[in-house]
Amino acid sequence: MKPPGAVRQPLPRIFFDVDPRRVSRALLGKVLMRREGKTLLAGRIVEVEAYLGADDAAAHSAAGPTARNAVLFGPPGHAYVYFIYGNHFCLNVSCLPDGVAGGILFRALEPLQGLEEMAQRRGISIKGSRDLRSLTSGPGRLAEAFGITRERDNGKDLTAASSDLWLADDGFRVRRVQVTPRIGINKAVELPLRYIIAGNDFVSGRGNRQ
DNA sequence: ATATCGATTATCT
DNA sequence: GATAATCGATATG
Repeated sequence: MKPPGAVRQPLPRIFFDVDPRRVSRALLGKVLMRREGKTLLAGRIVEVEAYLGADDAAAHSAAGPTARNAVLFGPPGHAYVYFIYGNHFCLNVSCLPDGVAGGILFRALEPLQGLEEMAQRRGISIKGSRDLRSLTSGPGRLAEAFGITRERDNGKDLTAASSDLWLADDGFRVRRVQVTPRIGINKAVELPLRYIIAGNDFVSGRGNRQ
């Protein structure tokens, strides 16, 4: 694991300029970072879902470009943030070249740094491992813990050195990737496009123990 | 332990 | 007017 300073370097745009399925695998084990003044938030990516541009009825881009999903059709490496169920924000990163839709939904993180700040924003106190899990296990939860909103972050270039929200490689290597159908959708239910770090306790849902 | 349900609003039909 | 890439609370075994 590199020292904290080394993860200031964001993953480059070319990292995201390929098929979402490939980017999904590559993103597992990487770190989502947020800078807020002198506070640094960090969480290891343990669960993501790929949303394809074409041939994927579950993707927000399925019916063509709109004001809401415009980022998915734009250049790779940008944040697509949407508001859902009148309650929650969810974070995605755009993939594939400009003009081609595709994205990845961040579904769960393992909190690494800034846990107190995350707990404060989540409105919980962290005593046991159960509380730790509820910090960032789930797309709405991790967005809240990282203070992600549509107004603040939608369209943000996550590969820019000046960005307060970015993705980094701290040297962690994933042992085994597990692929399953996606969660919480009603269309294209069977497609195996959910990627998790096998055995990781911070994967959302009923756990991932072996 | 699992199951069901209400919250609450931007977006699209 | 219906729906949604969710969450947390409540009910029940």
